[in-house]
Amino acid sequence: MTNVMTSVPPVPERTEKQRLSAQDWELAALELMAEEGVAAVAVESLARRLGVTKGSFYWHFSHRDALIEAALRRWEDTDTHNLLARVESIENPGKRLRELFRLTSREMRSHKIYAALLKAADHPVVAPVMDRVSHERMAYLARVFQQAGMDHESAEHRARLAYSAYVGLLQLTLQLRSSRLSSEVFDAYVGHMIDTLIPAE
Amino acid sequence: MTNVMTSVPPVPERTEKQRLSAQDWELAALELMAEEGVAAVAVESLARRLGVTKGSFYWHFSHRDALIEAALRRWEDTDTHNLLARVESIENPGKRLRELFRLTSREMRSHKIYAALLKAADHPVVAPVMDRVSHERMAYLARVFQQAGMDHESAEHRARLAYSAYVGLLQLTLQLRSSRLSSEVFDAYVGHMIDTLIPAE
DNA sequence: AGCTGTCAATACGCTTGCGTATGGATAACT
DNA sequence: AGTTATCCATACGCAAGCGTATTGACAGCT
Repeated sequence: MTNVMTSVPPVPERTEKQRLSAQDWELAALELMAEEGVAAVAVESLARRLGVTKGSFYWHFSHRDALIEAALRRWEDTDTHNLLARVESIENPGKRLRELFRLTSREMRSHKIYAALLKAADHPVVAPVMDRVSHERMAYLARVFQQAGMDHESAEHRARLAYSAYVGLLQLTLQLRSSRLSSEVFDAYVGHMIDTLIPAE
Repeated sequence: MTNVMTSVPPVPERTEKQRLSAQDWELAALELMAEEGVAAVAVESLARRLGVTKGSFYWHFSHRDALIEAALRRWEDTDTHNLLARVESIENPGKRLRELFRLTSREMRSHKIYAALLKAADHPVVAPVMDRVSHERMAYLARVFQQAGMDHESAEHRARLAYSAYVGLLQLTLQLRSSRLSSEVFDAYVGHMIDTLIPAE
């Protein structure tokens, strides 16, 4: 068969204004969530943001929660795994933890979404996602702490403590406007945290 | 003067149904906030809860935010000082911190309100209260850490770390339903936290 | 007994947000 | 070129929530 159909993709011209896909809505929802929280993800305001009306939305999704759910699925799939993949190669558990902490203290984008979800953890669609993500992350931390030489129970507790410190710092810096630190102080704090929570080699 | 007026207070009979004062509204608002968050403090639903209509509310308060503000003022006045007063007598800084952590890990009531306020930290009335309270508490912690022998900078960092751990644990246990611990594990965790964050005597 | 101040009920208007119904427009296929 | 599938606009109904206006009920004082 001379398969002409699959030769050149249509190239939809992307002239700034095109019809939307479900994915466009999901990405826009995540963006809005990061900036203004889950509550701000309203179909009519989102539609305005995208230059359409809600007639469009209800073609792609049956109701608001379906959008939230799809957006969160997307976030959950890409987010955690991305981060962990970047430290997987480090053999020494202590070094891996240190690097993980340092990396985490940077890229704010993902954390804004996490913080927004935390605020909306009573939402029935959000709750299970947060449960899964938080537990996975703490379990991972616990494993590495154990690899770094701690006994099982201590590693579990230390993982919880470290993760609490992460969540707490997130709240303090993102929620409380006045608690924002200069980058020097912030780096020094991260250093202190690492020294306090990660066993010396 | 034979001061009859101040002799016996009227004793308003409190037969379950009485007219309401502003204070009644404030206490009810705090209660609702603790249970269902700041967003749930709506005048009409609160009124239903109190067995009146909003005609009553708008006599006592000019608008919703005035109630929030009054309720928070009440909370701020009583809350922090209550806790600190109970450990003030302990001379040894390390012991004082340990006792403070242990006490804090109990009385959930006040923490539910703190968590609810954290979720609503973008609210213009809530934000300054949270800023004040959080800073006061961290400053207090920093002072005590310094008294316990740490240098100024380390004490600041450690205070932030400890407070982050507090806030984070609050989120994990109150927001994430599945992260709730049995009381034995919880106590063990608090012990681990104390050992990790408070310098040995 | 009557007046006045205090607290509350009712009715209304306004806004935001969800979801439905229906018709119009455009791209894609045949 | 015509048909079909896709995507979107418009108009509507409904509920929750804020705030206003008006009237009513009752207590305390004179």
